[in-house]
Amino acid sequence: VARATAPSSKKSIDPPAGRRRGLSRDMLIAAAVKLIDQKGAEALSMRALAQATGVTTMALYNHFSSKRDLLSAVAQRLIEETHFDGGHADWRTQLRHCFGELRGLCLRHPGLPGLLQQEGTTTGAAFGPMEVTLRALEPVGMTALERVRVFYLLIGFTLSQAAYQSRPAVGLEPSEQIRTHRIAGRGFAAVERLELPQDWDFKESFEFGLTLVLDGIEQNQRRSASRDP
Amino acid sequence: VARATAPSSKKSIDPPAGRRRGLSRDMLIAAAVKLIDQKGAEALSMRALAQATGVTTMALYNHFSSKRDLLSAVAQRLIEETHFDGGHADWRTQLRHCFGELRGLCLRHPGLPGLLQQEGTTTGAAFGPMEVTLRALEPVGMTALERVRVFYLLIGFTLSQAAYQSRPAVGLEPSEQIRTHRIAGRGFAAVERLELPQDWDFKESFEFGLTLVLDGIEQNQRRSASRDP
DNA sequence: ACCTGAACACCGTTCAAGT
DNA sequence: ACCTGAACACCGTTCAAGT
Repeated sequence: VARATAPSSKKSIDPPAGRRRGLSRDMLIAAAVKLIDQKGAEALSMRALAQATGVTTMALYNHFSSKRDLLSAVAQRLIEETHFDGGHADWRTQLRHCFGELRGLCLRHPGLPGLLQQEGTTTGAAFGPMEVTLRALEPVGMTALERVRVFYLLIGFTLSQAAYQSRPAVGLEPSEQIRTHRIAGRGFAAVERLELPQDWDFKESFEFGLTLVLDGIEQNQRRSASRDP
Repeated sequence: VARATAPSSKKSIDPPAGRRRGLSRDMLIAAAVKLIDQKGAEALSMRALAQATGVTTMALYNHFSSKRDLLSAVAQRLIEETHFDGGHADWRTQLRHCFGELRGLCLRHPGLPGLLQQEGTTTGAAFGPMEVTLRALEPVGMTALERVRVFYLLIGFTLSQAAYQSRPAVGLEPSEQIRTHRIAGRGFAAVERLELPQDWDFKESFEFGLTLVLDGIEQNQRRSASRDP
């Protein structure tokens, strides 16, 4: 099965050749992003993208092997455009920056969390934030495996928070959701007792969760430092 | 828009009436769960469910107002069947039990994380684990809002880990995913340097992340205790 | 109150044919 | 190498009609 990535130049002669090599793929990805941002991820069909770019549906299959391939390229593109490395010396600040950037990207492109969660795209597309995380945690005294695990924890958390905030169809923020559903609730005393603010502060929720995780990492660091001094 | 929840008995006379009130809905949910477990969530269509239950597609719409309504009922059902309260006095043990149960449920029903992530279902369906979390954290010295935030952190983490483990279409575990994709990677030195184990230990990854979060909560507790003694 | 049949407006993808 | 047109095998949902 031919993975339609960069069109592999078989002839080594005449590489630039004057032709707009790959330009079409770039254009299509850009058009797909635009469509997703404007009308939501579920509005992106092969037919809709074809129409938006003035071409037949089947023409798209010369540039992407499947819709899944297209979506994964879209996710990859969005993440590649973002600078996750804030250059901060302190690992806490660096991680806050990295996943704050990811969160911002998700809010600017509300379809992105769903894309990354659904497709197995996450790993392949998310090397940017992964690299930053692994490097930031080097002085912390974790094994490489543990640092990868921290990465998966942070990206899972960030994506789920962002998805929750920008789910267009539902439109109910947590406070409202809980209030709406708990009426019928039976035996959920603590849930029913909850007094929630009028508006849900998504940013503060995110920062709070991030702080807990970073504190957990610091705790881990202290433990391993006291084990081997 | 009529939400097709429990068929609201308009006549207060003759409530039991001998008829199998709601049995059909229960049967359909059970059949949907079976279909999802056997063939994956994407194989569940209204037509397929109708065929599996020996009825016309349109008959389903007498019991569910839409496919979304059906899926949300499925998620709710699965979560209702689970006992998240382990009855542990120690809040750490209690939370470990609660989200360990949720993780187990997701592994037994691989379609569940996707269901909960996609639909805005999470809140409505997940009052069980929410209740346990809120109660477990009562002695920890957090505000109610903070405890809700911890809940969203933990459920987001748990679902994303479980989803990653049981994504059927992809089939590549993290070690393999990273190895596969990083070849083409440019400038991801730390990622390329990674030496990963042959098999990914999902359970240990989950436990590690959970520990970090619980440590973070404890840290938060210590801080608030030192603020007001 | 519940079920059916036909129809509408969509999907992703294959395949043979064009240039 | 790239694009087209027709077709296949699906979707969720509406609507009028049956009992």
